[in-house]
Amino acid sequence: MSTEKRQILVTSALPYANGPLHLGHILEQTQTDIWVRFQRLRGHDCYYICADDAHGTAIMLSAEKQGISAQEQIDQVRREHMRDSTDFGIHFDNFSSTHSDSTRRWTERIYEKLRENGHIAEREITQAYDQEKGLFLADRFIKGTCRRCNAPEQYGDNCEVCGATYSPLELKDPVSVLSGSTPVEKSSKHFFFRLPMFEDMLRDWVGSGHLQDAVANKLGEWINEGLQEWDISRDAPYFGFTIPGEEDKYFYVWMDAPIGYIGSFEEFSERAGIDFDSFWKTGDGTELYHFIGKDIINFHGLFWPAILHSADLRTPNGVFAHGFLTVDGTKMSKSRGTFINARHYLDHLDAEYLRYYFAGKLSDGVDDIDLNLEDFVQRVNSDVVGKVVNIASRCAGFLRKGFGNRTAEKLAQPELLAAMVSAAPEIAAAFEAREFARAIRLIMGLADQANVFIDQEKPWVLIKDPEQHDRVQRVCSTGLNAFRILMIYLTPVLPQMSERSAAYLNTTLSWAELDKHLLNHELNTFAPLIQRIDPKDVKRMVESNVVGSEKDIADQSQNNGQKKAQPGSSTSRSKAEDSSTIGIEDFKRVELRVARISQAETVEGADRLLKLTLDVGDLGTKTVFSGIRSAYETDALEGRLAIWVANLAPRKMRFGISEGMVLAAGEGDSDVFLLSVDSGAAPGMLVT
RNA sequence: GGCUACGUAGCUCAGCUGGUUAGAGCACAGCAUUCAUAAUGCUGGGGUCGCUGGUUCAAGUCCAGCCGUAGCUACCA
Repeated sequence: MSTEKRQILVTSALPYANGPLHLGHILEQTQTDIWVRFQRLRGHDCYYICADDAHGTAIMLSAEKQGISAQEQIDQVRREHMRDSTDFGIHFDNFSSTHSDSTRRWTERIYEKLRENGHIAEREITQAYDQEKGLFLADRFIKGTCRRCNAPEQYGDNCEVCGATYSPLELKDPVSVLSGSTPVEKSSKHFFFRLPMFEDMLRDWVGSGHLQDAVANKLGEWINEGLQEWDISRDAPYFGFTIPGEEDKYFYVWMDAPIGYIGSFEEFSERAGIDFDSFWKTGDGTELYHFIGKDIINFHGLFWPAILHSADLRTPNGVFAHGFLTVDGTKMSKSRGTFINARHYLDHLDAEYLRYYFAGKLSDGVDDIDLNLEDFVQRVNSDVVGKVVNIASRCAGFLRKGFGNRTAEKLAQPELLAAMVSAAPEIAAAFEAREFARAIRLIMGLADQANVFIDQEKPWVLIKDPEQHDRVQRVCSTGLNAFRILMIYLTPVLPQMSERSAAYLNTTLSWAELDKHLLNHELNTFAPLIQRIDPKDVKRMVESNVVGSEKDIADQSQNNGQKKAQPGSSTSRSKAEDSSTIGIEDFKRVELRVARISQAETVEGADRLLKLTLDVGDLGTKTVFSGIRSAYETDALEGRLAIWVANLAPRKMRFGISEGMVLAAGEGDSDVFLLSVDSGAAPGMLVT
């Protein structure tokens, strides 16, 4: 069973130090932790490294809002993150922060190397700037009136009302969210990582088995669309590392975030006396894996390998992406109480329930994982308590009462245990391949066998016959040894229950000793190893978590500007909020107006688009791009009236900003029919 | 619109490179049992494998189109 001892370094994505961990983070850390514990159980050296991602404008601003320093904020959040993870049984070898000396040194070192290699470009770019705050504004910090649909209070680079996208400075009456002042355009020097130079290298890397197929396909597609240079700098004020040799320039948070893996590992390697170079420089004899959410595969699958490659560092052996967490089939929602923070869960339920449930659902794919709360209760209670613990529970009493808590010298049915041990390679392969659900299925199949065995032997009948006394001991000892094997298999998933089981069995649980059955062995007194889930606790957890109303759902997306979405969060609204009918209030939100098409032009380079200039009376003129070229000649349009959606957010298109839309019926292509208004209507008139 | 995935019993999911009457767990019904944290065992009902075509001696499994879902993306608005 013993093979060569592997040297493995594993990471989870770095949680952002701007808020508490939620169950989406826990899903990822649980997946990673199970894999790491499995490797250790098998005798390999496996190190699990993580850190808080502590930089960026969002953190700077949130600290400011709380009236504390950024350092204080990230220290505080880091303590909370560590405590939450620990309480979920996540065992990090080091949990650092990207705002550390190690990460700073490595960021600078890597940057210097990229420069030397000619992989850094410098360019002036123009951005929105808040003069009052003295701050360049990321898209989400600007709001204004959508130019296309005139919807007020639209943030960033897209309109929630009409879905238009645009440059923030193209908003009407733009204001800085931070100060309320009007942003101006200002140019500044930025540094870019010249990703396109790595096209061949990345094509190679992506295609050579380091990624799941679906992820590799997706990245291949991005590569084919053409890689863009990546802006890795930000202007002061910013919370982060300054760029060497520059005044008031900082590394963009996503530049140093993955370098945090290196920095955190360096801290650990120095403390533990482990050879750093073999893990990051040469990669000789060591393996490196990143567990991430599917939302950040571009950073880990493109930028990161390219940067490592340029910096003469080793690239990962694998980047493993998982899907998002949904609760009861939909995105986590605050209004339904299903946006569950890690701590809130722990206040009501045992961490190991969730570890087991996640394990039972995780595969090597990128599918979303649904936490179905009803299924959760049933599954955990019936598998963990009803099947596995039950085996120990139903044998323990006999051994205690009749045999002084001592197991027999011989087994009643050695073949049962032999069969259970022989499943080890298959179970190990499933864990290794991150097919945890498969591993769980196999293990539960074995638990069923053990229960069938006890049912067939009927120790509660045998015990009544003095001549069968010894047999009872042998039967129950066989049962308990079956339980022991199951708990070895489940150790990566249920570390605490495994420990309690080991204490009861008065032994240690190790994979290498799967077939070392406990014979003529003294046990401790059995105590319940885990309580069943009380559905009322789940109900209480959800009910006490319902906060606010619908508007909170959007809050999930508010933090995504600087950082990409965290697992489980998303910018899109839940489908469950949709319904097939709407109220009059909903309808009234759409502002329809009469417009006269004063000009219609074809657009150079666009096959399906016409550029329409609309006269909308007092509102002036608007430009709308409309996909009706195949159905209308420009001459036929000029002068006619149409219905225009006024409060649709402006949308940035390749050929300019489209302000609103003109209503038409039909299936598309030549089957398009503009809506018109009876004569007498005037441009600008409201449609009600 | 394009792309990447996904769509199998009420629920959660298995079904590898196509091959006997499509599986598991939970839930449900009946029976057995009472050692066990109302746990366990046996039996059973329940699926036209999203839809429609196609390839093949043979398709849940391959191909095409469509529908639905998620995400990315665009000359959708």
